[in-house]
Amino acid sequence: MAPVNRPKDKKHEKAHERQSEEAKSSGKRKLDYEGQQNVPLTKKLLLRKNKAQEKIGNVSSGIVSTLSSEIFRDPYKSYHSLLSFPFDRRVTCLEWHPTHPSTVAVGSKGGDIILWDYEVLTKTCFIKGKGPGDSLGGMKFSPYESAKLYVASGDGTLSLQDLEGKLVQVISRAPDCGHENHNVCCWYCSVDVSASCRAVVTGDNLGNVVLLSTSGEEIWKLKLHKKKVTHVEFNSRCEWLLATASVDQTVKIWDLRNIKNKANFLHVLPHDKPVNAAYFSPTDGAKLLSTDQRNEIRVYSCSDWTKPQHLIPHPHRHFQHLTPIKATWHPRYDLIVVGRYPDPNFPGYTAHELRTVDIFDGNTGEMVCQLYDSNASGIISLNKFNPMGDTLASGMGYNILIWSREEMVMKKQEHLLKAMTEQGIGSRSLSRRGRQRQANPGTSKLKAKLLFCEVEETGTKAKDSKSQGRK
DNA sequence: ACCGAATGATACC
DNA sequence: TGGTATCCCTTCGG
Repeated sequence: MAPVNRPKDKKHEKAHERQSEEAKSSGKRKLDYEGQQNVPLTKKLLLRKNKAQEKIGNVSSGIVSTLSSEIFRDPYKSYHSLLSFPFDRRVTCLEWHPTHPSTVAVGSKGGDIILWDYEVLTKTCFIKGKGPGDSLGGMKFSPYESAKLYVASGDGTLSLQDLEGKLVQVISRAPDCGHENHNVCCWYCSVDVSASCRAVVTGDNLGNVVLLSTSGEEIWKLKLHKKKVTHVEFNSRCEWLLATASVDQTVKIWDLRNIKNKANFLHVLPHDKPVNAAYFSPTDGAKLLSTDQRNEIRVYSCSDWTKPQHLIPHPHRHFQHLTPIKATWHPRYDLIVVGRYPDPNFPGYTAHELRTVDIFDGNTGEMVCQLYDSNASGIISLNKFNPMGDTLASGMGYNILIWSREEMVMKKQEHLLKAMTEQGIGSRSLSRRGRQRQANPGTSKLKAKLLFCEVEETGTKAKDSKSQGRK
């Protein structure tokens, strides 16, 4: 996917003019377009980044700052999130290390990969990409060697990247198109690896799905979708079950033992918009979570693929220059995390709606809570809990955010909800609009107490990170 | 403070 | 079926 010369977006220019005109006439600033209070965050962070880099020497990434965060419904609570700013392009994919609890791998639109242990600054590993066109669509740690990553790139390659030796083994290469202004018209967009099948699946931007051995021999290549395959995934509990998601507005479920053509899927799950992702639930592999390109999150159950078990309305519309928003599962509970992109056309939209990280209960479809960090006001496209489920990593523009104590917050919140239900205290102060300070003094005292405990539990950790960031 | 670049999806010929 | 104009309307860096 090399850069292509495209006509100028005249409408864009017009829109700019229009906005400037409106800004002049109404006395409003352009950035108030969606009612966001757009703090010039990046500038501040940049300054801090430069300072941090001066102090830590020539390290390509660093902990920029320790930010205080808040959960909306818990105005009395604050905890910390870490932020890293390692790339010169957007974050496009994110994977937790399978065994190391504080290490994430993050890929960018320029092909850069960072392996970041946010607790030990010196353990950062940075692999420079090829720049424009080397956009990383997906990454997956090898189930055999955790120092190796399967990487699907916009340059048309699927490779096995050694993070220690930094060697790369190209496993598959999409055909060269031979055009003048770019080299590939076809590139891989997603990967998954099955340990039990010793197989790798990948999907490309034209609708092809390729099954390979882990060393790269092609087993088959079939056009299973009409358009880009945004996601491919093996089921963790059933080794022959495969899910594919596509911008052709479908998710398809396949029996790997019997794939012949695009029509012999086990199930089709039609959507109203292109689909960004479709993840099987890690708890039992029996549910499937899909995110479309506008306003739906769906939860399907394997007991009935004909209709979603829950259809959760949620604003996360597609935009060209935004990494597609993907909802993911918590590894241990049926919880769903997803970044919110407030949409004036979404029912219930309010002018001051924030770009939160929303957490839903996968069994009821109800929102459980929202995360927000006033120092990180961008749209958070990617969210993934670590395998232990106690930390959340997010991709926001060029940044990586790490939210700590997440699981404890959730656990405590569960207890809290239970306690509140038992006491007959309405727990619906946890509704989306509950951003107004909540009313029940009894509840808030309880919350404050619980939350205080959490701060105590992990206080040391937070302090450590802080001091590292400021070293 | 302002502007250009990057470049996904689709409608339409 | 392929080329291109239009729309969606963010974020960074100069």
